[in-house]
Amino acid sequence: MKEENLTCESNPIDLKEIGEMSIDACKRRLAELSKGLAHPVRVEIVRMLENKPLEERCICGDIVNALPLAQSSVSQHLKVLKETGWVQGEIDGPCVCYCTVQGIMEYYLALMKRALQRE
Amino acid sequence: MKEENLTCESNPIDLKEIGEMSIDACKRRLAELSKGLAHPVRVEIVRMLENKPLEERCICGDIVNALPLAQSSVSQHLKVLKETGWVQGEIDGPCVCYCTVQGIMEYYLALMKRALQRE
DNA sequence: CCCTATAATCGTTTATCTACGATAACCGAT
DNA sequence: ATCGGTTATCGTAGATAAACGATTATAGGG
Repeated sequence: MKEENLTCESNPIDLKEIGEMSIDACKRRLAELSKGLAHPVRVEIVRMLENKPLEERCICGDIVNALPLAQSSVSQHLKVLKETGWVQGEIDGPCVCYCTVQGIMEYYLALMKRALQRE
Repeated sequence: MKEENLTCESNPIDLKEIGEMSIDACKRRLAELSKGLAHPVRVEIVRMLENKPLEERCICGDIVNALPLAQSSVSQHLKVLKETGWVQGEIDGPCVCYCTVQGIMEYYLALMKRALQRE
């Protein structure tokens, strides 16, 4: 009876870790996350996921259907978003439920502040 | 006597234009700007320029010297930053004075809000 | 156990990125 | 007109990205 523990609420990101990172690490992390957003399709995927209410699961198939790309291409973009840290996926039987990492927008903004801004 | 009109204060970006863009255009613009930041060296360049006081010109040569890359590689990165809209350069005799586009950080943040955020 | 549906991975092609050295363009000064 | 210093562009090589169809892996239902 695990049907109700595929939350998309696991692994919230820790904002505090930014303060403990070296500036250099900040710059690398910022570049990495930026690469995640560096394609319109990936922006659209993040948008879709951010606009889902938390309890409403977003199935991979729905994402594929919403986009004018082949399933394999969408899967590739999801992989990039996972690798760069924007998104996580949880397996639910034959499907995979994707959601954005909780707090990732705030994390990205905080990174920008620390890595770029006039001090 | 044009020596004092190479301000880096020209062409401040218009925040209002975001509201008038289609969502699709927002997503494309966000992806484009994100691509600008998608490399640690370019993050470092934007950081350098953002940390300069406005009246202090930042000469291309200084940027080259501050980085462990060949002059041509730095020039390439500067080109990407110009094309994606982060940076502008003004010619000053034999040198080029680079600076970030005024208000570009706020513009980027506003774009993210409009293109990504839960509405 | 097999069948179906779902999503990831493989293999390939084409395009873009990243870095470099070499060369070209430009300007100011001699 | 030429020379030096500065920056952009060219040409190239290797790596990475983006797209697709085909295949594989996995889980649930019959």
